[in-house]
Amino acid sequence: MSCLATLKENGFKITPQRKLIADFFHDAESHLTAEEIIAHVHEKMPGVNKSTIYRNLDIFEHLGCVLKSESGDRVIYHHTEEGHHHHLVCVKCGKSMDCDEMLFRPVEKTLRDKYNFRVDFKHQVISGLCENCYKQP
Amino acid sequence: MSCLATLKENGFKITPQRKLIADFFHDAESHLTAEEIIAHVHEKMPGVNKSTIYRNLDIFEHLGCVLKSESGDRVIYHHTEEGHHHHLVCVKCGKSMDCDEMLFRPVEKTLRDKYNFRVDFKHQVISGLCENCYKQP
DNA sequence: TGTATAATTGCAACCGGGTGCATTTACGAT
DNA sequence: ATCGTAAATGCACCCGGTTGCAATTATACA
Repeated sequence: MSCLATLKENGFKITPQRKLIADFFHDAESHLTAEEIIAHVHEKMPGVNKSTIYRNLDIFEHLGCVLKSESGDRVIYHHTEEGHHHHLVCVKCGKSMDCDEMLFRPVEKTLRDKYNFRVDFKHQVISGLCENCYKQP
Repeated sequence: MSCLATLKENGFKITPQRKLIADFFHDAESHLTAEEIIAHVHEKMPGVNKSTIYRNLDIFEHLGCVLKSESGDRVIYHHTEEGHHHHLVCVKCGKSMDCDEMLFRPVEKTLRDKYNFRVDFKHQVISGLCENCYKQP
């Protein structure tokens, strides 16, 4: 369902700023960084305040339209229609690829069984080395 | 080996600010947050600038005396002599416990085999629910 | 012990992200 | 079409962490 429809359903108003953000997520093939979103909005509508953008990203997140993942200094936003998965980001070349959401199931099980600790790993951003960068020292 | 000795060996100067930080790590039983370190230094020597502290934490990290782990907004510093392990932090009560460093081995193997992606999970800070908080809704 | 000098500190400013509050705006009722 | 009002925006400022630069200080050497 469209992000804008979800906003309306939940009693939020449709503003031009929100339209810009929602459209950008619908057009995006993959995840977006806060920087990219702010740049896009400013391009189409200069003068929009960053706090407006961050507040609306939070709203979209709470409505379940968008997912926010963070790892260290990386923050990534996702349109939820993309499905669930983790992100492998190469620390050398910056290339990013998606990976199966089941990846951490064995770890979750170990933590539950051995440590009585419950974790649900979702949209993890994992930093490492891709094949090319690993080969080339 | 002492952090101060390591500093000296690598051509760094021994300053009172560095002594305070190093001593605090030696006395600490477990990991420390930036907040705790800054508070301790200010208590013993008011007026020390935060940038001095952050810069020195970076130096200790690069010299291998201290390890920095982050996950989202949590940042944790460790004296390396403590040994290696991950941290389970309860999002409800804030309680923190250590867990075995082998935890992510199966994930590392999967990433290497299926995705040709190399990761070395070290000192991860894992947010979840401890037993008590899980039982009490 | 005194001095030269490179490293270190403190400062002030910056960065991404977040918040309280006054002004503006979307939109349901009329 | 107008209006009233609650919600959204822009603004100004806060926060933890980082950086460039001028002033200070630890240390090697005389």
